[in-house]
Amino acid sequence: MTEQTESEKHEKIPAWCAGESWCPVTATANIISKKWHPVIIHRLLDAGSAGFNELKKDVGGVSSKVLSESLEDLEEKGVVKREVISEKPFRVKYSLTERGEDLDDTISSMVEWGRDNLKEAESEEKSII
Amino acid sequence: MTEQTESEKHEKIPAWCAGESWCPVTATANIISKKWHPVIIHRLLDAGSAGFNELKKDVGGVSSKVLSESLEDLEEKGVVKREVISEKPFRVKYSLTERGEDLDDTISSMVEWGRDNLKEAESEEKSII
DNA sequence: CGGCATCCACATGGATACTG
DNA sequence: CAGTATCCATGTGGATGCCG
Repeated sequence: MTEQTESEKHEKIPAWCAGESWCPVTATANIISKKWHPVIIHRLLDAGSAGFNELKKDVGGVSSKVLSESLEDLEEKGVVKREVISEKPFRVKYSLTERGEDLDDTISSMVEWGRDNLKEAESEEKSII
Repeated sequence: MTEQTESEKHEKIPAWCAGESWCPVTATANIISKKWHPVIIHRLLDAGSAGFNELKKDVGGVSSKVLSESLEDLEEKGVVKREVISEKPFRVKYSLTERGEDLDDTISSMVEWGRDNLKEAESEEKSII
């Protein structure tokens, strides 16, 4: 790929991507483009923090395995923070890092967009067709 | 923060989700949670419109098959609009619908977040570890 | 140019059971 | 409570080739 002999138009690929092999959109997408990631982050933004099963309930419909994997993934990416708050009755607490909380804008706009467009889409869809 | 008596915590699941089986975050996530969707939308936001191969180049690294599937998917979801602008030299034009353009907030915040967090993350990552 | 058809590899995630 | 361990079904996407 990257054959730029033909047009210059493609040289432009907006400033933030120019010359670099990575792209903010793609990079961010890699983080939130997993089925449960956005919801998990959203729930944590809302609750502040939560235990494993608590979060599992809040998210709704996710299996232990997947939630576990997702949290681990988000932790690696510096978005989620995991703390063991008690050993005897073993308890952990998941919360967002600052970086994770900065995703508020993105998540919020997703919520907003969803509310504005998808909700009506469901009903419109049936009447339009 | 926001520590409640853990019992009433679960009943609440924010207003916009209460009692309903769907959730704006999840719904929106279903639309942008495919590998190339965010980038495609972003490129269209930036370029206004583009032909198939043009878009393919701008996106970068996507195969015809996947781009085709993605566009079809986004079209079904009312985010992307496809117009045949010429039959003889066969040409189409992809652009965003209004609904698609409304995703600007989301995509922009993703870009911003990516620039702020991921870029530095790459270099920090190495110095921190 | 703008795709679709195929094949195939691997990622993702659901169900279920079990553990410290 | 907070996960792991399996197994398996499906999703997702890359490579390649062909077609109108």
